[in-house]
Amino acid sequence: MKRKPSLEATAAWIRLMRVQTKVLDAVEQELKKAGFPPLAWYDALLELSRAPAGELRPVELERQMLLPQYSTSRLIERLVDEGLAVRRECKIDKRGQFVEITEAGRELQKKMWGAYSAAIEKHVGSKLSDADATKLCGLLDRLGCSCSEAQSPAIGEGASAR
Amino acid sequence: MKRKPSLEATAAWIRLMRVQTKVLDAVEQELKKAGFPPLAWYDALLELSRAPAGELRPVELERQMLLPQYSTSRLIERLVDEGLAVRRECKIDKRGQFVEITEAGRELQKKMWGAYSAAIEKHVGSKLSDADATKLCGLLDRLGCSCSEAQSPAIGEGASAR
DNA sequence: GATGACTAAATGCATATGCATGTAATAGTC
DNA sequence: GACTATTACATGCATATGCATTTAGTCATC
Repeated sequence: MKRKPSLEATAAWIRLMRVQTKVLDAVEQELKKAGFPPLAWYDALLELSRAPAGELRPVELERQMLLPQYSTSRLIERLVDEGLAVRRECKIDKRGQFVEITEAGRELQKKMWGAYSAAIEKHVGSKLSDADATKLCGLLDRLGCSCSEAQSPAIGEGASAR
Repeated sequence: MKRKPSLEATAAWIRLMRVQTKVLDAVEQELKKAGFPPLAWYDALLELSRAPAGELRPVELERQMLLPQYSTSRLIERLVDEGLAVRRECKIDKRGQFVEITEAGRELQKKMWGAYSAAIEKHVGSKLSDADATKLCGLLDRLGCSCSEAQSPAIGEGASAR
């Protein structure tokens, strides 16, 4: 009788948890040391900056970032408090609003990308050939039902979720 | 001029973050729905149950679990509050202590493994052949500088970190 | 155009986390 | 054996998170 989660599957699970934690912590630490806010802010700013008029409904941001509703609400609150985004009235739907990235927000996003990309290179890029990175993507996608969304950042910026 | 973190590396980074979050959330949710405490409790109980006399110094547990010191301290506090572990005096080093798993702790760990292993199978095992799981392990280990520690759980129980 | 079901966003409250520091014991040094 | 540095663990306090609920607006149906 076969073991149910095979030893191989269990080992993969453990690695996935441990390695992600380790790499994420390392990257977050580098951003923090460089005096930047958490990665989640970057992700939100990136999503906003990519959006049509630099603005998005909170509910859309929520879906993009895979965050709970209240979490998105508070993230936006912080961005607005820091002048990185502004709330705009939503005429189509009075329940809602638009959140628009400010110039300061765009600048911060670009500056963060410098530190962020260096961290990705250090902790991922430098440890894997492009071919292996692609293999890893393929295997991970099988687990995640694809985090697809037609990824093709023109100038190249990453996202992260969480 | 080559892009620094290659698109492949960036894509791998994104997948790693997203897929891990998704899978971990799914597994944690299943444990919670089954009325069990968080995964971190399982990990701690497993480490304790595997240790020589079912006991470990907090500082050892901390290293095993890759958790910050204060986090370990509070985790132990909760386990003790729930009667899953007890604190024992450490005669060798009066600053320290030993934490020993109780019978209730061992039972909970075993019961949790039922739900936990099913979740691993559902979210990882069933989506990957053993060969692919092994490939994934190999690639992840390259990023994590191996989460080695001679993993070979006799009866098969997973760990997780975080 | 009133009613009930549903969606968008915010928030009160309990718990968890991170950081810095505190306390106590050990180890090394002169 | 006093003095300093270091290690083990706990904890006060500020901030963050999760959950459930609230408020307000939309939509479908009658």
